[in-house]
Order: sequence, then C-alpha cells, then structure tokens
Amino acid sequence: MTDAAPTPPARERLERALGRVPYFAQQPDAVKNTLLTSARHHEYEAGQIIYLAGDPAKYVYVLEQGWIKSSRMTRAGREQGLLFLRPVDVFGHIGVFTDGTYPGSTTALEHAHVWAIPAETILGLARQHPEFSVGLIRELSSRILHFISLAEELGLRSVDARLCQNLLRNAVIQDGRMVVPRREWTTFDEMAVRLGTVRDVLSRSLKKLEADGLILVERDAIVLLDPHGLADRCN
Amino acid sequence: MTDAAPTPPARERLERALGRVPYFAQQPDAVKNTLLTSARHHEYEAGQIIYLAGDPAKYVYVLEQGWIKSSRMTRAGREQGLLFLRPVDVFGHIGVFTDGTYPGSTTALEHAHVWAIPAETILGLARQHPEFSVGLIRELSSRILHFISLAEELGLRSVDARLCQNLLRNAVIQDGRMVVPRREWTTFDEMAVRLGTVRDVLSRSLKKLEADGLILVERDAIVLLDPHGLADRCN
DNA sequence: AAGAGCACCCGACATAAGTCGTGTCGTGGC
DNA sequence: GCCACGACACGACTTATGTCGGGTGCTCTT
Repeated sequence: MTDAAPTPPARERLERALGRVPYFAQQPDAVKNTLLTSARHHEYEAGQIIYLAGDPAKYVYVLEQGWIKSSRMTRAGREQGLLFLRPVDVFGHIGVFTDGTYPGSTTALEHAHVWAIPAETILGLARQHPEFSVGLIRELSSRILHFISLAEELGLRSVDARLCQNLLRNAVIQDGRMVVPRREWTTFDEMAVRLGTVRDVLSRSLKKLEADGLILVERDAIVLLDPHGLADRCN
Repeated sequence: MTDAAPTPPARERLERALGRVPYFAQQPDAVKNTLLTSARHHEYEAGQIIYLAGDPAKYVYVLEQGWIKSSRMTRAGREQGLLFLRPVDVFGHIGVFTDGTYPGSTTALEHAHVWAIPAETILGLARQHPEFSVGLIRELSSRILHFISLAEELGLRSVDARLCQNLLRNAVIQDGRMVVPRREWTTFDEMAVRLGTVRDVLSRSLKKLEADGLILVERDAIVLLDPHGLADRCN
C-alpha cells in the first residue's frame, strides 16, 4: 500500500476516474473540488486485503483500476462473495452511513488502484449538497437491488441454476461467440465463492453443463454454446 | 383497501406515526407538512397483497399498524422472505429510487394500516432538503446491512443455525422467561419463509432443538430454555 | 354432532450439497 | 531436467435439504 498526495498528474487521473462514476459526473464544482482535494491514492497487490469486516469505516473508496471482491467468511473458512467490483465502482460507503464499521471484507483480486476519501468528507458533502445525497441514494438503492437478488438466488435457487444465471449475466460477445471471459484470478475457487458454494460442487456443475453440450470450458473463457438452453435451467 | 383524505383526526394519527419513524422525527416543518398533506391512508386485511414485485413504484409507504412481509417467489411457489416489517417501518422506497418498480412483493400478515406517499413527493423532498436525504441514506444503509446478513446466512449457514440465530434475535423477556412470541400468523409456514426453507424442514429442526432441551414450542410462544446452548449452534 | 379446513406430525424417500483423499497436469523457479 | 506448487479432476462418501403421502387433532361453522 502506497500513499501519495494528489500532485497534478494524479489529480488528473482522479478527475477522470470520478467522471466515470455514475451520478457523480454531474455534481457541482464545489462537490468535485472537495472530493478531488481530499482523496488519497492507494495501491494493492493481488490477494491483499483492503479492509476486514468490522474495521472502523474511515474511508469511502473509488476503484480506479483492477478488480476487487467483497465477502464474508465463517470461522471454518468458507466464504460468501457479496460483491465483485470493477472500475469505477464505489465501496466502503455502507459502513460510513451505519455503525461506522465495514460490513464485509474487501480483497484485491488483481493489482488495484483506489482513491480513499475520508468518511467525514463524504458525510459533510451529503449534508450540504442535496444533489450529492441523491446520487448516494441512487447508488445505495441499486446496491440493495443487488443484495435482494443475491438473497433470492441463495434461498430459492440450486447451485446449477445460480451458475447458469451467472454465466448468462456475465456473458459478452467476443468474435462472434458468446463467452464469459476468465481472468487470471477467475479460478474455480473464486467462482465458487461468488456462487456461495465450494469448488468441487461448482466443478461438477460445470462438467454437467459441458456434458450436456451447453457450454465449453476453456482456459481463458467459458463459451456459451446454447444460451437458450442455459436460460431454461435458471428456473 | 379504503381511501380517505387526511381529515383532522387522521392527520393527527399520521403525525404521531411519522414522529416515530427514525430520522424523520427531526425533519424541518416544511418536510413534515409536505408529507402530512400528501399521504393517503390505506387499510389491508390479513393475507392481502399490497403490491407485487414488478409493479410500478408509485408510492412509498409508512406502516402505522400491523405486521407486513416482503418476499420473492418462484413459479413453483416457494417463497423467500426478504423483510418482516412492523410499525413504524418504511417500505416501497427502493423501487422509487431505482427503476421505478418494486423489487419484492408485500403482503399484510394481519390487519394493517399504512400511509401512502406519492413517489414524486419523496423525490422532490430528497432533492430539496439535505436533511431528508441524509435520513433516507441512513435508512437505506441499514437496510443493506440487513440484506448482507441475510445473504451471508443463506449462503453460509445451515437451516439449524439460521433457526437458532433467528430465535435469539427475536427473543424477548416475558415474565422471567426468554421467549419468542407467536402471533396468529406466526405459523410454521411463515417461519419457514423467513428462514428460506420449507415447513417440514423447519418442523424437524424445531423438534431436534426441543428434544435436546434447548427450547419448548408452545401454542403462543417458543420458550428459549438454554440461550447459551442455542448460541453455540449458530456457528 | 358432522363436516370442512387448517396447522402440524411423521416416516420414507430422492436429490442436492459438501467433504475427503488421491491423482493429473501445466507452469515457473532453480 | 527436477521439483514444488497451484489449479483442477474424480470417485466415494456423509450429511443436509426438500418432497411426498398419509394421518392426527383442533377449531369453526352449520
């Protein structure tokens, strides 16, 4: 983790990053300037923990580069993924607005650049600028939507169904094929965490889908051969 | 469902109800007056549906009296409880701040009185009054905390563990005993919905706990004989 | 008093999910 | 080339969870 005051080039990067954050791009200059001068740059290596569940929530973060996950763990070591974040997502704000501790742990999945904004700065802006608050409200609401879906899936759907749904949700078109790209960190273990299960079970599920000709698991991608058939199994 | 303009006595009831809503009591008079004049009273019978998941989110509701549940269902009829609300909780706001449709269905568990506030009123207040927005932000954040816990429980904990946790969480002291009160609508089916399982499984879990001397299931309450032993099973 | 409906019980069962031990394979360091 | 390691495969197994069909007792109605 490195620390640096936002010197001109850094400030530019931050400005560009913030500009891509939904609802924050159209904030008045006063808000933007406060954010620009208060944010500090941090860097994390793959696997490094940014904060743990229960840590005091001193900062709200903006993810400039790299993927990050937020999760909760049991003593036994099982892990439930809560969010997988990519640029330019905001994280850490929930803790700031509730009891002052982060609700989940956050880990860098790959080399990541983030901007840390002090909690008081955010709270101050929210109190003074309605348009900033409304942006936060929208951000928080859409996150609730995400967690409602997560709870529904975990409570009502089988691992197979969740897998199919996740594949379809993360699919992109790549030279004519429908694929879910796999990064270096997209191991079976990580995918299992995302689905709320363990590697073995996920592996079996994938095999089953592959045997049924619905998908093709390659080193750097999962090819969706039959999106329609996959959709059928989401029930 | 009945409709009535807030005549003086009604307005008083509404005022009292709003006064008990966290973060809303200390709103400036302008905010309070807007809410008081725009809210309409509705009544629902036990089992009646207030809105379904996907309905256009025209109102934000304040629950004045009675219990309400919010849930999602599969085609097959299985149901996952998302929230169990009691006076004076707010509901329906998520849909207003996202895509304009309610994310879950809401059902009255018993005879219920609610106040419906038009979505535009809420949006307008949020844009104009920072202190109102901050109240909403806190409300939304604490709801996120709830859903994170729900997701964690569903993903990482067994039905037994969830049951123990829920019993402890809902326990109250009643003439010296630690009990979870049962209302008329607290059937095994409803409890199962809350835990994200089915009646039969819940029934077995309860039997097991009873056989082990940890609890006592009575008609109108579940007595926690050994809270410490229950806590051990929450792992 | 009979009948209907509901809440719940119970045993048998099928399937889903998680665990464990071992083995393979490719990669990267030395 | 050798070795260590991490990612993944596979089969055997246990346990958890959900489903089904039938049965009991209670309450409310008529």
